[in-house]
Amino acid sequence: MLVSKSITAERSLAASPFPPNGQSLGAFRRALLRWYDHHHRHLPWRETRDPYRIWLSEIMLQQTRVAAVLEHYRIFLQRFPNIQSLAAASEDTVLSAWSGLGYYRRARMLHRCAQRIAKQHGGCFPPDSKALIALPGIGRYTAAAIASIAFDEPVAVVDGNVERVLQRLVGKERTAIALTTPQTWQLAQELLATSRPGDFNQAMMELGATVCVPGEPRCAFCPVRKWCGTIAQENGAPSARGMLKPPSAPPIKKKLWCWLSLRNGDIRLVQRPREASLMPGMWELPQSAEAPPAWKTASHWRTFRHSITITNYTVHVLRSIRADHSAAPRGKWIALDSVSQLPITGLTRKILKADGII
DNA sequence: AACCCGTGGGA
DNA sequence: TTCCCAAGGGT
Repeated sequence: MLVSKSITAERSLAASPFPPNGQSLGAFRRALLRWYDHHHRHLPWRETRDPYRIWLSEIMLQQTRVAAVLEHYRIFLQRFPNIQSLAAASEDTVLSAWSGLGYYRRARMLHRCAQRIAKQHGGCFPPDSKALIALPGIGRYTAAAIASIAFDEPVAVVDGNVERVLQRLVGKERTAIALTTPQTWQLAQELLATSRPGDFNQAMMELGATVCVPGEPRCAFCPVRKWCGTIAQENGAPSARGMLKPPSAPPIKKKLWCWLSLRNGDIRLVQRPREASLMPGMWELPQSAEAPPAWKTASHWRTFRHSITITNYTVHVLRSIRADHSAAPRGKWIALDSVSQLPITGLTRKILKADGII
């Protein structure tokens, strides 16, 4: 989520009534819903009203792109088809299904949430946003999303997409320093089509994801451009429509060497410290920040690029019987059969997949 | 309130 | 290649 800067947002959202010039709010809702009905992407979580599946998609989609979620979503549901199976699973198993998605605390909270629902709610999701927000990993956005999509509760969502769409509709300030203020939520709630709250919320997000995108919006395809304050005031000058962004920190570049050691159907893995802030308790290949002696000739297998938060790694994987593995940190020999049940880091998963091990 | 948490893909 | 991230939540 973007950084909050309430003064700016209050001014920009409160000063201008919507819709402008006495246009019909109902017409705005109809135009957006009609566009959504015809142009929305067909995604697995839009083919169901099952709150379990809606919930899972919302958690996976937090700060994560649709493309990255699709495969994990399918496999996760295969392994944990309902709230009971998820609640009964071990945390390690749940994390193993989450491997590669990042933000692993989401998976731990997802698991805890499932156990809470199984124990305290008879295995059924509480069907309103007030109760949902009390559950682990469910904040205001996610509670409103589940309640509106799965239970038709007329409550609006505000995520990064909605934030941007509202900003442009109101058309006062262009800033990416913005914004989840009470005024934003209030405006979203005023716009909400209470007849179809789930579809309306998804339509706002879909508009932000596919048309009213960051950078250069595709205004020619926008179903609500005649309600848009930005396109009106800018007189169609495309370059001025972009959102300003706060400066980002320059990436840190690091090199890493890790050992792919195989022996009799076992692989050597190391568990990260339980108290680590980054990916605590997860398993990975033995690694070193220092180049082992003569690694190029001895055992170099492949080089990977991998980024974690703001650090870009160049990873040299050593994989050879002749490799000198004595320089590697000690690990534990794990049966290859059981690796799929183990919570492994995204980098380790990527390397093992490249080798066909998993 | 500001900061932290992962990743792969598109421009 | 480099830069931008993407359907937030917890602390």
